Amino acid sequence: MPKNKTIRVRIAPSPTGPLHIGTARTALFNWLYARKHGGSFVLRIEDTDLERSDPKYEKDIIENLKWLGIDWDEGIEQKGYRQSERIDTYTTYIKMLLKKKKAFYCFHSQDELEQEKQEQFKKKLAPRHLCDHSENPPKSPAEKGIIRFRPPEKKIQFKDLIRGDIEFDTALLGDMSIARNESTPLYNLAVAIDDFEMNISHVIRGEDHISNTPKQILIQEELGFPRPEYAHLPLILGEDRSKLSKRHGTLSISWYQDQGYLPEAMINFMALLGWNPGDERELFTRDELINEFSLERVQKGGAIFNLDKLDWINGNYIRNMDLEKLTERCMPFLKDENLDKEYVKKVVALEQERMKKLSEIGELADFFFTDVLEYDKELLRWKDMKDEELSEILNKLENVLSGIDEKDFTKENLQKILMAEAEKLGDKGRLFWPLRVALSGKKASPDPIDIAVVLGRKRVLKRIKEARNRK
RNA sequence: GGCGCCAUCGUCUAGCCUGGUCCAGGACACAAGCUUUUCAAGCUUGGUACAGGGGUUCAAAUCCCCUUGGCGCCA
Repeated sequence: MPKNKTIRVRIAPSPTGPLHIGTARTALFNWLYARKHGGSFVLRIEDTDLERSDPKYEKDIIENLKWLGIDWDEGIEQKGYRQSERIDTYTTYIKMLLKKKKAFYCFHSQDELEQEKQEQFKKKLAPRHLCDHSENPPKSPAEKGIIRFRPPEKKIQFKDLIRGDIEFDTALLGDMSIARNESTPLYNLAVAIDDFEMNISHVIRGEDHISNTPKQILIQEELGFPRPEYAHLPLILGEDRSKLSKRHGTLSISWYQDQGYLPEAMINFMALLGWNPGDERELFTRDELINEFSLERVQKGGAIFNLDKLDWINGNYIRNMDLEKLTERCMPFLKDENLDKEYVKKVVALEQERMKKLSEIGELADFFFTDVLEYDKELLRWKDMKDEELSEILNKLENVLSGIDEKDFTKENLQKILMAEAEKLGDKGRLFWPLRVALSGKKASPDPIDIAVVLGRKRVLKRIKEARNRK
């Protein structure tokens, strides 16, 4: 770790879509790195693409980053962290390059460029534009020009903190486009300028940027900027092993939030996508992650993210969560807003170990919140139980339970009394199964006694009666 | 097409740098069993992987080369 150097990392999402899981993972790794080394994490917004950028997406990005608990030390709260607010800076550099004849206008049309490319394709050459307008601009250009930069021919080497040495031949790049006009830089130029101006020490980003790195280095060298350290993270892949993109559907962080995944589970899961501590632990608190994280232990190969594992991690977090907190977080997932929190808490306690996501509480525990149960009467039957026996059992349940006072309707009491009855029947399911179904209307539920206690004497008796009437 | 990156169970991965302890370990998922009034949880058990081919070496998942494949970048 460079001791004398202040560590400053950044992410620069573009607000052309909601916060994407890949971007969030990159943000996480940057954040972990900064937090671990006492550095700063900078949030910059890459909104030069005015047509596709939308403030609503910027909002989504900010909110979801906050939801995940990834906080930044510098960012858009201050001026100058949106590219759109930095036009003057870019203009200065672009004009300077133009003036020094390091950059020039190219007036070739899209068609001409395409044609050049096709020919190179045929000849199996590297696709690159070699512009002759550098020295001889046309008298009256047909189209508006684009600003290009001709790199010196050399080999660019850089050390990737994850992959080791990487080398590129700049001759293969051609005359690279760096700006649309004097005030609109293209990606590679903007990044080089911003990273310099913001004093970024470590650029930690997705693997898809490896090929952009030499271009940025070239620009840095031209402009006399120091070179930051680079680390390229493996990509998060879709089921088909291709790069995750909008078309892969469920990848915005807000989707996970809506599904009832916990931010701590998301953090844990994303950290494990491309990183591991080297031993067999899988569950980490935020602080553990910060302590343990290191770029040396980041994988090189891309990772397909699979929901099953996330579900498992999320289930773990739910099970280990404080009941009070869990209840709090479940509330938004219950349709009814005027629920008694104490009551919900009791329900959540029963469903806690069954939930994989918060959103499941509604479906799992719906019978606690309605008086109308819908189930097939056949469901009441335990194994090959006859009709007569079933009515007998339901009658017995009604008799026994109605004989218990409201104040004695406790778990201990019910347990004692119902167990005794059940044991008389030999197979306890003969008593408990019909009771479960009568109370929950489901074949899978928490212990019927627990349900009974939460429901209370009155509702329990009502439900048993209803069950009896179904016959 | 050029260039670049990558390659261990279905998936996430340990091991690779510093060859032997690896006929490859863990986790998820799956299957079976235990527990049991259902489900879940928990516990136990099981199956499945070093892409292929050449080297180097007494010895290679580990080092080198090639091939193949995947992915990415390039308008």
